Amino acid sequence: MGSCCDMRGFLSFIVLRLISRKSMSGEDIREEIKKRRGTKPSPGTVYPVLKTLSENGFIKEVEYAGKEKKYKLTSKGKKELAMATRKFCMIFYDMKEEFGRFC
Amino acid sequence: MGSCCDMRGFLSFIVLRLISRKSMSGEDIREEIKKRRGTKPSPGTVYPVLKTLSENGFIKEVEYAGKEKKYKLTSKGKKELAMATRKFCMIFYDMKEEFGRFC
DNA sequence: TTTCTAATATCGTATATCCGATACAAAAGT
DNA sequence: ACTTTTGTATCGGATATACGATATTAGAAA
Repeated sequence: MGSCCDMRGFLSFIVLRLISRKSMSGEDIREEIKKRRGTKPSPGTVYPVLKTLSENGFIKEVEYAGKEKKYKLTSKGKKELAMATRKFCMIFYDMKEEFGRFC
Repeated sequence: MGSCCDMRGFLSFIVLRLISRKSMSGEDIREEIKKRRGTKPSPGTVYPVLKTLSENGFIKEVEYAGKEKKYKLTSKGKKELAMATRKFCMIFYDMKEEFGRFC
């Protein structure tokens, strides 16, 4: 996934953020993104990201007993997220005020 | 540029934001992004974006007399930026607190 | 005027989203 | 058992960043 948060790696960033708060499945993630941006990302968008994130060791499956695979962050993933968050804030530091106007 | 702010259209968003505050050239933009994320985007990244944005009628050249082409937002561009900002805030609304920690 | 430099522009290539379509697997309902 | 639903997964194709390399152009400097 390159360096995450270069300029196009925001879906990975969002997924990492979501999973950091609560173990989530692909479907959970699709639903949450739908809430935020209005449209539900297609399976072909989300699952490949999950796969890549998993291959990179940033997330892993939670022990489960159903058809839903829940993922959680690994410690490597936590570090990655912290780094990506820092970068994100540096790039968008001046969005702080906008949030007041729009949210 | 699709719908701007789908998930990958953030460079366009950033460029639109920068230009909205002050007329800027490609070089100005490259410098500003360098300040924010550390590395200076290559010409091959920035100029095609400027071209696309211009073709879409979101930005236009300022009358000038130098080799630097300064751009400013059109009214269409202002509308686009407002819309994109709203979407951005909806997707990243929970980043508000993070900014306190990192900036 | 010629040379140098800085800014613009294009090219080829790579990767990360994106989508819709399709396939598959497992739980749930009948 | 069979069907339906739901979540997972992959595929082919598209587009927006990304880069380094190269080309062009227009001031600036010599």
